[in-house]
Amino acid sequence: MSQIPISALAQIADYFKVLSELSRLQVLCILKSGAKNVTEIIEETGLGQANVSKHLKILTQAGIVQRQPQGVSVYYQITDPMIFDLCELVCHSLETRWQEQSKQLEKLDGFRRL
Amino acid sequence: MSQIPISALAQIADYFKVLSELSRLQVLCILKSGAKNVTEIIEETGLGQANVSKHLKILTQAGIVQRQPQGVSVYYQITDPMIFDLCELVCHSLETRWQEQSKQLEKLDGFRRL
DNA sequence: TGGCTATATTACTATATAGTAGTATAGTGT
DNA sequence: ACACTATACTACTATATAGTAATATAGCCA
Repeated sequence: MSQIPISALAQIADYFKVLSELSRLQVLCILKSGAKNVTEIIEETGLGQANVSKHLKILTQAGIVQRQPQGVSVYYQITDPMIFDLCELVCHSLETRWQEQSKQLEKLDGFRRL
Repeated sequence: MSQIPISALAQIADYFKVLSELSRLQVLCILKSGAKNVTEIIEETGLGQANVSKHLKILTQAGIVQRQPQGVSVYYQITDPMIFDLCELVCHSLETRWQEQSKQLEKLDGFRRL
């Protein structure tokens, strides 16, 4: 059926799953400007400590961020900036769709005013 | 904090969520070669009918595929081929990571044999 | 050692959703 | 209208996971 083996597809799905949660995308956005420690991430996102820690673990296991203990605190940084390309592609697609939908609405509105 | 508004980020997360299920990626792969009706999709994926129908609805609502009734059957086709770019980016990233991991394993193996 | 701070883990609850069986709906030919 | 087929929907179960409170761990300093 498909050329791509099901196992590869499953890995791709898992990768998308990691990126499919708002909290994790927030964390990634914050890390975009450089490495941050957990406390900083907590402050900037407003998320709970345990929750941030859990998301960071998931992002680390996915190879998207990297963990760097530094004294008593732990810094995290992006290892795979490709994710921002992904986000931009999606963003662009969403914008396009949004524009088309508003065009459709205008058409409907035109009919209504006949 | 982040330049990107939280609502935009949430929409991006939702988009990734649609792509984060193996069954839906399977359906998309099958549609890559052209429009297919539901029966064909069921046969090629081996998924249940109700399940396929549900996934197609989700993909349609996300604007990733398009619904085209044709007589008694309904054809679906990709509207947003960008998803395959997304998959390729992820695939490439996974391959890179895989290679690095096997390098690490070799190193470990080297130590073991000292 | 003891106390302090930063991070991680555990146990739990609440919610979301994949899959499925059964049912409903819509087109098509008789 | 009736039977038949293709697709969609509903109700349900089972599973996964986001968030949280409490606890554990690890580094640092007095």
